Amino acid sequence: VNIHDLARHLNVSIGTVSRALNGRSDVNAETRQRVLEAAEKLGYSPNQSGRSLRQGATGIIGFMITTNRERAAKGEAFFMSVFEGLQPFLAERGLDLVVLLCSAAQDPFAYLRRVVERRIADGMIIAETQRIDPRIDYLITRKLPFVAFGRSLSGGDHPWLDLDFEGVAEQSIDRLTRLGHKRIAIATASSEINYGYLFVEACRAALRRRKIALTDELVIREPLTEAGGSRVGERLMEMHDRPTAVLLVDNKMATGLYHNLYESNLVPGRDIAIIVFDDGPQAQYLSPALTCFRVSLTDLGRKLGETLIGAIEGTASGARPQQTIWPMEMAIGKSDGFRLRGLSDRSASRAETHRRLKPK
Amino acid sequence: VNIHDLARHLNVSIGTVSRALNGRSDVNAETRQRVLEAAEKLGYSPNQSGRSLRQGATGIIGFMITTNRERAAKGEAFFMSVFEGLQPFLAERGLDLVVLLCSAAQDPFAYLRRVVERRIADGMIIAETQRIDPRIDYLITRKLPFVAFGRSLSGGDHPWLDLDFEGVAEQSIDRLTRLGHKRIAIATASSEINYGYLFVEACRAALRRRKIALTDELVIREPLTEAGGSRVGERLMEMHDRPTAVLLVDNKMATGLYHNLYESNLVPGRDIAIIVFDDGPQAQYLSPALTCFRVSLTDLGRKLGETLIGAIEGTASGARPQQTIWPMEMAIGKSDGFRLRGLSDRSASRAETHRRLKPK
DNA sequence: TTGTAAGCGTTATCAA
DNA sequence: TTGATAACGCTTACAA
Repeated sequence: VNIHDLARHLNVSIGTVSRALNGRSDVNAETRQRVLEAAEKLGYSPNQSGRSLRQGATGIIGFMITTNRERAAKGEAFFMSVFEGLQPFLAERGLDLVVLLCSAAQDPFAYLRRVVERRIADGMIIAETQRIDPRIDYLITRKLPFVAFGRSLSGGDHPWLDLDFEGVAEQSIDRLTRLGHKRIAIATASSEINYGYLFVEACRAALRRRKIALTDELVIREPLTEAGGSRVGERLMEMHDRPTAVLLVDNKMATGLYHNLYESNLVPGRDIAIIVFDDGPQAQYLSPALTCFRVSLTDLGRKLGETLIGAIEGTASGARPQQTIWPMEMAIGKSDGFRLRGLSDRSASRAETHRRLKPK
Repeated sequence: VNIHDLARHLNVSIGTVSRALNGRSDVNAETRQRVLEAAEKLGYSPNQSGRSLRQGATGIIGFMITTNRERAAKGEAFFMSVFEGLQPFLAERGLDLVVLLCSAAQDPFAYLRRVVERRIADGMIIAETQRIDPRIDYLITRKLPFVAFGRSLSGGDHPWLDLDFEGVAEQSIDRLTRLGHKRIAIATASSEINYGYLFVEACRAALRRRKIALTDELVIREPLTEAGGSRVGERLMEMHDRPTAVLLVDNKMATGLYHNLYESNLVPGRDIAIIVFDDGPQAQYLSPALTCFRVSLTDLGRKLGETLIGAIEGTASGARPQQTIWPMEMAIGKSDGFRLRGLSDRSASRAETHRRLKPK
């Protein structure tokens, strides 16, 4: 049932039907009522393709993420929370959110290009930005409004939103150095995902401010997965002068690291301090609970929406694109809260904690 | 740049351009070459709205999931893995996969109806099927090809794919009863999601075959989250005759349950046997490792695609819809492998663990 | 092998 | 306040 059927059924023209349904003012109140009722009764609903063709816009916002576990920054739980904030925000503005998944086997750039060329979406949000990300330059030249979730060396004056790596690094390093730690390892992504670099650099800067050098040996690159975290544990064990603290860029790593430490009869939060960049559903259920950084992902999703709307409207008005650093709040757990003193104290506390745990 | 621009640039008609680009045979090889090159040079790519309008099909497959954490079927990367198998399969057939997210605040039925009425997708996959799911009846009456991921009481002769709850229940109960367990609790979803019911009923049947009754007390309904798992632990502690084993329908619950048990000085796999229905990224990193059921989610995703293609083609040919039970394979960990012996042994061990109950 | 033109379902312009 | 009609960009039947 299309608009012609409905118009014929009502003995009015398709123009009137269209106007009535789109809430235009120049239509008789009674006529509108009749149209609305008939549309409901016949189950009429405008065809999106016809509408998009005529209006030159689809009303769709695409959110591109990759399903690649190895490289993927976040699991679906993370994005679900972001969408939970983003989707209602867009819906209020008559925009539909669709998630566009690029599988591991595909080239993300080719995937995006296809989406853009077919004009499937009026705006895009891209996640998992790479250090050099051709998608950004492409979107700029194509003049398609977009927001990059994550900074990048590509582009420049485009809209983006990113987490506060500098703030997190500063707070983490501050806390650890106050507790006496000097030898601090950083576990980051093995892929080219940009925030892996950002976080390491932010930590390096925070350490330098305290006259501590971050040597290459202390930067551990592994996949952001449980398995990667386990490898981090192995690599810590291999070091001749084992770090007393480690910062993880992803919470999933913590699960693997904890496992590996317990296997080696080390207790997180006693024998080695652990702070994690991001929160995760299991963070508070690990023993000891993780010290990590919290963020309201639904608020963040909403902000992504606001930034995109700004980009869409700004394309006309020429306003400056929004570039936002999203703050994160430290949630103190038990994975890092011990003070390094002398070696004697440390081995004593180690002996004590060995009583419990690890049935295996 | 549209097809007219390209045709004018080449001094051919738009019909010829269209034919050349769509690989029709009735076009001169040399002309085709020129068209292809010019399209590349001018960056022409057909507009999807125009194409969809003309062809009456969008080439889009929608996968509807809800962002509701409470009900959300799976953890971290469950759907991502499914998409990883599904997306390339559809891409081979020229179909694009888009994920349609229904937020917790929206009515899933209204959301789906909007998508269907606007003819955004040529086919749908719906997840998180409810016991009574109006979406299924709606899709049937609308004659839109679809696959339900999860059985339902609604519909009937429609295509679906579901996990093998009966097989998992049978294997789990078989294993636990062989180890001497008789008092076995089942922790399932607190929501109306269908598989919560299916799993409980399958367990009930498996127990009945062994002359064991599943009383209401032993069926624990909690959210399928870490927090829900923790609540399961609390409720187990409250029981006067505590079960010696528990089956969890979701792996995220295990994290919370482990946490809670350790808080109560109980050790999973020693004081209480735990088997989990599904696998999760952290399953093998919990201590002790979870006994759970594995499944290739990418293969499952591919099968969803095959079922949908069957539905799309079958609409014409009238073939019977595919209904598949997807087998799962037990991965034996250390969370369940202890043998209950005599009552004396059992009460001895119980007395030992009863020393400290429920701190909090 | 190519060009012409109809029509997919809308919305928007303009005249009535 | 309404109706007629012209696009929007594409594919395809039919004519050349």
